[in-house]
Amino acid sequence: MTGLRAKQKADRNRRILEAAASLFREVGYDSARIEDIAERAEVSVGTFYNYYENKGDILVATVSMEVEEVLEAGKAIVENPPSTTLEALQVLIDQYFDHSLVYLSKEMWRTAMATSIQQPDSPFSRRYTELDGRLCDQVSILVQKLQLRGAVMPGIDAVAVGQMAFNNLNMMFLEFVKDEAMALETLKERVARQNRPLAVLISTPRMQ
Amino acid sequence: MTGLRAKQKADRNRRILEAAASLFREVGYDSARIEDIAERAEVSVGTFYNYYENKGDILVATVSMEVEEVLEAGKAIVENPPSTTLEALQVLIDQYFDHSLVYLSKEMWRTAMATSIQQPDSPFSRRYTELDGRLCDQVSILVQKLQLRGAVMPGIDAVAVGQMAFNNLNMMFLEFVKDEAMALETLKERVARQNRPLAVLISTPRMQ
DNA sequence: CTTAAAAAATGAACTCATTCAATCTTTTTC
DNA sequence: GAAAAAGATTGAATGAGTTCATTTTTTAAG
Repeated sequence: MTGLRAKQKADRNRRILEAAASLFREVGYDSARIEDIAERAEVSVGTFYNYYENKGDILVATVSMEVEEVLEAGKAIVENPPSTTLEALQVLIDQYFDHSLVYLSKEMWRTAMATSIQQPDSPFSRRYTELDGRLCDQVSILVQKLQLRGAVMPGIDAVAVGQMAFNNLNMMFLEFVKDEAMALETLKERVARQNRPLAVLISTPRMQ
Repeated sequence: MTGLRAKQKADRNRRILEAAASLFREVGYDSARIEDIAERAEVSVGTFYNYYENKGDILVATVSMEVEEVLEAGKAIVENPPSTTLEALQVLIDQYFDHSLVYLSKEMWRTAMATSIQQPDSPFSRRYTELDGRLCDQVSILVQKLQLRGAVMPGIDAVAVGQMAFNNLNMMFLEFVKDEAMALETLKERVARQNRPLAVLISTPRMQ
């Protein structure tokens, strides 16, 4: 009842997560050994595995924290978006992209995405997938908002359009992290080009 | 000059690829050990690594063969597509999806996709990425063809539209293989819904 | 306070993927 | 056709992730 056990658990969990995140940042994912993470967190290797199913899992956990921040920042844009469809979409998406490399390297993104695909049933992969779904919803909600405002034509399936725009940007982001040489600006330009036809076509003519 | 060495090399390569593909199908990717693959192919473990960089690599190789078949089948559709935009897109995409699970399980797709993300510089990952690009091009070419025929409005950026449609279907396929419970029909229906707004909007009014 | 039961932590042992120095085979040279 | 060079094969050794029987710590019961 005292909760000593619960407190220790939360504390260990925090230490492990912080140890892993810092090590990943310092030496990269591959070179960070479980033994090292455990040592820095002051727990045993076995204990690490009581908290995380495997090495990929803890990376997905750190990436998930990052995605949550992006979601939060996106809220502000969706609440008060620019008036034209193209600009609104672009501002939201560019914000996603800008956030992406602040704390995480391309290598970390690659490993996290690969892990969440390979083990879709581990708890943190589920969480990552869920966050992806919330990002997708955010884009759909933006389109719906623009529709209510009259910037997007009535009768358009805003959810379908939002999903397509999100899936496109997500796939482009995947290509971006796969290509170590690609610049953030290139990614943004390409996605902007892809969004233009859709944005123009769904917009009410006079606001185009 | 005799080419004995080249012949032996090709033969060993074929044996390794067949051994791996059959083992993956029989026991799944994770349970198929390199040692087992090597034994079935009648080579040593070391030789396996002379032909493939790592375990993921050979899976991506088997998947690549599959994608090439899909590409080939897609050609026929692009050469002589249905007349309406929506139908043409849907026929091509459904064909991609129908082919996908003939030889490969969802687990194999997951691992292949994860590997191609995690090690984008290995030769077979490059090849997988390149095939993905060709699939993307195929969709774009279909849209261009429809535009030439007059089914798609002139002035539309056909390449951008094709890329967006492809990235969307690719991401949806990824969600599909991540969810062991999702049926192929569900995938098709969802993508069809997503494609509708885009297809309708880019179509010339009277052909809609 | 003592004891029993439950929960967690531990690290040595285990499993594989991967490497590499030694060996063998094929090709080229003279 | 013998010898040297080049190209491939081999499998034992390596190393990192993961497991699990044992031990320790915490909680609950009497």
